[in-house]
Amino acid sequence: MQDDQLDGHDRRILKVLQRQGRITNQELAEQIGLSPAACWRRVKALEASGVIKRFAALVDPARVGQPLCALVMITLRRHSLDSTTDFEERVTRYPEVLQCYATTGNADFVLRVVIEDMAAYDRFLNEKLFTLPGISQVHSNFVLRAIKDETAIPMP
Amino acid sequence: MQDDQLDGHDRRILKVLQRQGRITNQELAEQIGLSPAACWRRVKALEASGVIKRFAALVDPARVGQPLCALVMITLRRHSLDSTTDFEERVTRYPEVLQCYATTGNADFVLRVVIEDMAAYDRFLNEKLFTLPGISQVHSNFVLRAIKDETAIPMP
DNA sequence: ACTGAAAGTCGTTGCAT
DNA sequence: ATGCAACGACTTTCAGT
Repeated sequence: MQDDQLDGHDRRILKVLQRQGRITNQELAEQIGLSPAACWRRVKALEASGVIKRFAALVDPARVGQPLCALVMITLRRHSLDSTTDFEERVTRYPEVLQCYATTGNADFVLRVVIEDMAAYDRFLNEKLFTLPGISQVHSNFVLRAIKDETAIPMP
Repeated sequence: MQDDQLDGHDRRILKVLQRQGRITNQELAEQIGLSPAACWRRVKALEASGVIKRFAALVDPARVGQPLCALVMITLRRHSLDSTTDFEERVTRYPEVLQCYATTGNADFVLRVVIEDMAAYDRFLNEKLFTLPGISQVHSNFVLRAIKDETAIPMP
């Protein structure tokens, strides 16, 4: 749904805001070469149209007691619409599941789970993931190290 | 490196700021039941200590012309320290690679790539990924749909 | 759609507790 | 580590181009 055209000003605004979400409107306006009022209206329009989904503080997981991260490949038993939507609804509610993608390839879904330690991951599997309907295979790959962890979409 | 203790106030601040990164300090202070000055000092301390890595605008990839997403599983040929660090340094510089993790399991690295279309992905593989030293296997799994895409770390 | 200025709100600091 | 108070800076709106 790429209805609205973004011009160079919008793209530069997004480029800056993706890295400095709390920059003042004045400073942003200066950097992109627009008056504060014009810049402010563009930012509001980008928010209202959903190009900017929201603003967020990015937190270091290890520093808040969640140093363990796993990529979980999941295959469903039969691909009925019911079990799939049920799976998706429940997975969405688990706060330790930060990302969940339906993918091509061997797995039906790939999850990124951020959690306290192995004991907590064991509980996550037994009490949450394994209770989901229609699960066939679960492969847990643990993250040894994050080489890169970025949220900024590249701007053309 | 979890040196500093976070109390309930800090955790509540982080909980709110992860969802509303641009909330005013006054409103935040109200929500967590602290004076604006005390709240402000805590936020600054969380930023300075690195618990908050940064603030960011979260942008919808499809709305800025990058609707394609792939999870790429990569195996290196020999696991010499040289080729590994070289691989990591170069992958970090590619803006279309948003995430790169070293993992346990079959793959050595898992990448999340956000890109314009298949032609651009083809170029990414040939001009960037395949030119990296020591690559043995590359498995591209395309994201059919994002069921969940969250940045907020769960707060205990 | 932009600029410039006006009015209102907020961030930020210093001081006292 | 907290609250209060004051100043300066910023956001936000509106009239005019």
